[in-house]
Amino acid sequence: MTIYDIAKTCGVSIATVSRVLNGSAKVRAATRDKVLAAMEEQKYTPNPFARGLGLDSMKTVGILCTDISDAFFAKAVSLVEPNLRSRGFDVILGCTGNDPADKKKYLHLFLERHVDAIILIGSSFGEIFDHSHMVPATGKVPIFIINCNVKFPNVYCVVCDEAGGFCETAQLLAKGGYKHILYLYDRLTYSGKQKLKGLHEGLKKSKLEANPQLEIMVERTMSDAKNVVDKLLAEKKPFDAIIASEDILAIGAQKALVAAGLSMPVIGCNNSILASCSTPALTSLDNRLEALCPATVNVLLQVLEGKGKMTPSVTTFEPYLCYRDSFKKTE
Amino acid sequence: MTIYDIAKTCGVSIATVSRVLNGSAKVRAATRDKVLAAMEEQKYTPNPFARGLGLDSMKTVGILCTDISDAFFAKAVSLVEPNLRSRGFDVILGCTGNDPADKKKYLHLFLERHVDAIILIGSSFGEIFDHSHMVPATGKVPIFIINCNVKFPNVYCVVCDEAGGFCETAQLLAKGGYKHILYLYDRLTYSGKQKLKGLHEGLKKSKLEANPQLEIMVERTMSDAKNVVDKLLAEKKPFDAIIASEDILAIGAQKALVAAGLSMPVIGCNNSILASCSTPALTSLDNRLEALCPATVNVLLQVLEGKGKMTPSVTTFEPYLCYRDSFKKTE
DNA sequence: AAAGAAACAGTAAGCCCTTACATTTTTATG
DNA sequence: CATAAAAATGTAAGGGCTTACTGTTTCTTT
Repeated sequence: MTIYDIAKTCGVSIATVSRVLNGSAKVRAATRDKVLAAMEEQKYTPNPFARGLGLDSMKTVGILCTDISDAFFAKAVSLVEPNLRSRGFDVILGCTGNDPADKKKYLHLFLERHVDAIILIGSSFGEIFDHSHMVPATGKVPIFIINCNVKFPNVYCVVCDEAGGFCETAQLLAKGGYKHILYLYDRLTYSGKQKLKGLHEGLKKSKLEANPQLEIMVERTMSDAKNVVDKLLAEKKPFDAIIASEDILAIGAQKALVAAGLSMPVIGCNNSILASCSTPALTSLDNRLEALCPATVNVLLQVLEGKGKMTPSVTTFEPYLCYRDSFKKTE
Repeated sequence: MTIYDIAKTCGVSIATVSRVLNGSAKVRAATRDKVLAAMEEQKYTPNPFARGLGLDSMKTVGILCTDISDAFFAKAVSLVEPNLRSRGFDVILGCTGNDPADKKKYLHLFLERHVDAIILIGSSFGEIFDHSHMVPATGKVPIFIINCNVKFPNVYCVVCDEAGGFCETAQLLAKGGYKHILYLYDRLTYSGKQKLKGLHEGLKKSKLEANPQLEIMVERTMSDAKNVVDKLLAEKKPFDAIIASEDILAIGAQKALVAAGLSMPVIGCNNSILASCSTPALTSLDNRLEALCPATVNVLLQVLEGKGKMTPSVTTFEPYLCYRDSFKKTE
């Protein structure tokens, strides 16, 4: 079942069939209909490999994340995949884990596969660009990063102003009378740095001092966050509110508080499904994946359309605090 | 940068280069090394499209799930993707949503793309096979289903004995003196039916009557589960324990109980990350994705290896109850 | 109705690789 | 060493599609 069969049954040449397949040139309406009908009837579908050979594109985009079982990445992928699919693109997924070498390896695999574009989810992929030798000859394939801001040729970024969000959140807490904010974070990626910067800014604006003893790096697991807070409580370290760079860390902190019979404002970040599941329901800074993801797809389509004529860009969205029980709106 | 370039710099024919590329035939060690070195040096990678054209395979497997933002599917994908990747396969992901027509469409897309195999995650894909006209000419491409049991040519199933798990769980509750078990479930897919069957069996073995009024179908959301339980409580429907077909439903139920100041055993299913996040931490029936997923990949590799010589099979694992605070182990 | 322009359709040359078959080189055997 | 057998390599024919270029219709225009 090839283009030749269709051509034969229609009494036209394969070039004509190819043209109606691609809409690449004018074909008389009557001819086109005849061809289309034949395709329909014979259930013809073009061989993607042959197509790819000719066009050097198979309408595929590669998506990379560190761990799809993490709610943040899963949500992002769930927002991107159907969107791209509806535009006729297939999505190849890669879960790299945290090793930069693996990230590089996956990137190479995607390039070898001649994907049309690559989407990186999460700011940990920013690392790849820190050392340019890590980045393969990426000239041909545009790269789109969700939630990270790097300057690199042919790289397009879509981010959320997390610094601003953390700044405001800190001020909110300060306004509520909380002066000793415990900050739990997992990694100092681009995003991580932004959050910390925002926090400091917020404290400063509220005439509070940042306390390095209350800025603690933990593993991105509930249990580690809980253990750390358990220990702080045991040590009677004084803090009266908690912010975390991730919902899962905030939830761990909550567990520690509950276990200790304590209660204080806890605010997470990412507003993942975990936030609403936890008890008390977690107030969380929403980094607008619902906006970032479609925006990324739009930029991607434009770039692919314009065949790289676009200049690298950064698109920014504003986060918002999604209030739940763990920190109620005051007004 | 093609096979011709390598051939030329090595003074051999493209056939030889191709052979070392594929290990498909004997090549003198010296020649092979020379070719390999040239490839290395010139950073040659074969064009996957041309390769696909010749071999009709691009080492790709398609994975379908209804919603990757759901913890269950996300976990499954996170267990399958790196495994397949390490075997040299790329993974194309499809999130179909619940519409059977969309599932069929995705299946067709995968087939058009000539994937080497297709993995379906979750028993809702069993529906596709209910009406054989839904299933495309699937002769060539083997299909693997995680967590669903259907009999169909060229379909291989890897499942968890959820009926058994629910049976034992019901008996456990009965033994604990709980006689009115509320069962929340989302859909009566294959898996859903197994769970219900197991529940009934467990009740019967415990000399308890199943009560249809306490078997309630809800949406697969926390809020709907909560609302339903809220209403039941308001109506004073008598029940003294809760089992849910999904962690997220169990968590919704817990929320309702907490809100009403009540406490009773709550048991979820899937043992997703949500279970440990919820407060009280949710006891959950673990359906062994950690075992199912690697097993699926193994069967897949065998089938692809044997080029379809394997007969359709069902691989079964036993679930276990992961105890947490919402229902403590009694002994 | 003739001639030139514009629209459409066909021919054939790739795209890069795999592999059956033919040829040459190497090894083994008497 | 000659020669048959085995091993290594080369030749060339696809695999199914796109597209530049050429050839053929059809439509305008006067």
